[in-house]
Amino acid sequence: MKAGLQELLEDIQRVENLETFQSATERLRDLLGLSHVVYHWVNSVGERFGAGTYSSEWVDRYLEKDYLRMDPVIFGCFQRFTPVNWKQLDWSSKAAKAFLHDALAHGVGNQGYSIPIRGPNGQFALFTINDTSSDEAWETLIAETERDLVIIAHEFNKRALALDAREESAPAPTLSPRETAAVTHIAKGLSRAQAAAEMGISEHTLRVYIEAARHKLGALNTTHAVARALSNGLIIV
Amino acid sequence: MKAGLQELLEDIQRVENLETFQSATERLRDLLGLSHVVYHWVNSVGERFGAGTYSSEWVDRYLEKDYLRMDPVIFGCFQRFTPVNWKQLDWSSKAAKAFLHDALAHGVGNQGYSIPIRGPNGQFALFTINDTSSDEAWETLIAETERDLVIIAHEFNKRALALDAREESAPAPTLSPRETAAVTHIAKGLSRAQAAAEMGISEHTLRVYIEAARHKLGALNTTHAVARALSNGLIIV
DNA sequence: TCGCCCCTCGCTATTTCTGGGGAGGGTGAA
DNA sequence: TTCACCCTCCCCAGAAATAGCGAGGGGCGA
Repeated sequence: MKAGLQELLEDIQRVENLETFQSATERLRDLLGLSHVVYHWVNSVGERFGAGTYSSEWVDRYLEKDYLRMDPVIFGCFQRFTPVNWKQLDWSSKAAKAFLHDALAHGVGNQGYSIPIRGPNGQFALFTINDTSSDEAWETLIAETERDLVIIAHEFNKRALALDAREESAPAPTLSPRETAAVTHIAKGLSRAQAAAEMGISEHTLRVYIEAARHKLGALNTTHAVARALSNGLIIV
Repeated sequence: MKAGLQELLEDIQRVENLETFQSATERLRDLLGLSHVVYHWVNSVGERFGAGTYSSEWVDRYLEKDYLRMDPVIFGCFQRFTPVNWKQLDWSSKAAKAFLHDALAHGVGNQGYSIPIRGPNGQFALFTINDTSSDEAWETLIAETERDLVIIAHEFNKRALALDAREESAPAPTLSPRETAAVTHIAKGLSRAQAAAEMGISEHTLRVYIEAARHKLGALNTTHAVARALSNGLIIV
């Protein structure tokens, strides 16, 4: 592992806000000798955050032009699990070519490598490094640092999730065993009567469980309760 | 990185089926000198697979007793992103204690470390190492191999996803934008009427979307459709 | 052009769920 | 022991979802 990296990884776990996140990306960029390092994520509530070394002009332009919807990096990474070299992506569409041209004009390097990461509840993040170099030099660099990058990306995401969790401050309700079973059966598509039969209890009793679960979860109706239970990992279908 | 590990990682990418997956876990177990190594995953269609070194008696018993629903390891990992030491988990419930007792009686070691991994479309996997040892020895081992384990887990998952993608005759249902929006609103607890109002369409139209989504997802009712859409990562509440 | 899928709207009858209200006994922790 | 929570069962009326039928216009790729 590269010198100084270990220390940076530990500092990442002490990050408290977007500004310090940003300075971590800057340190990493300098450490690896790259043009850019960017960490960008969408939390479970759908809010987007970004910390990185792109110029503010480029970030503004990206948002203004809604490039998020045509960026092949986003597109490609959302569908896969493994890290991706930008050269592997599909840049054939007209929109993609225009986007690339604009990106290069705003200081983005021609080479990139992005690592998609997924957390609970649909959390999604992208860790990207970017530079200007030849294909050969880039591939050598990637081969050398690939594994470190995966570790770094994970450290970033771990911290981002921790910060998210702290803000949400949801007390995370727990369901009783019978409530869990009842909600699970309903989530599997059984009707109340079927679920009750499955559990060997009366439909009335089953209803009490579902109602109790609904109240605990703060759900508006049964379907909502199932959705929340699933999102919170309280049940597994 | 431990000697022989590099070679094993490369071999993982040549795995072709469950049997060779299994032998990879056995090699890893021997390499690290552990009691067990298990890789278990749920693909985007909800099918479960497992490859590991647990005795077949234990695997059978696990399935028979439906331990999946009370296993604190599954529960804990489903709710988090970062690797977890089994000792950190909540073993206080009665069911958890009974499960632990049974597990120990079937050759499962007292120490465990599990890495949750999430892929596209709600894919979820768990990479676990297990051994019998003291808390101190275990923590030392984890500290030493933590990063290698993350890499290994990723290599396993990369291959599992590749194999899934190849086999998957199930065309992985996709929802149209309006269907997605409709299902999302229902998942948030809105009634049909409210969801329709939110989308600015008639309730009848909304119903058509929900029905279409239900059929695509092979769901028995609306709640089931919501559960499947969530599990497959098609919607985010 | 044809076919497929998407988007939009309508009707009816039946089944199911929802939201209140009760009651009693069991268990585990403070 | 008390208190809180869990498990079980019951009634009812109104609201909502379901299953089935129908219609038409638009877009996109073969």
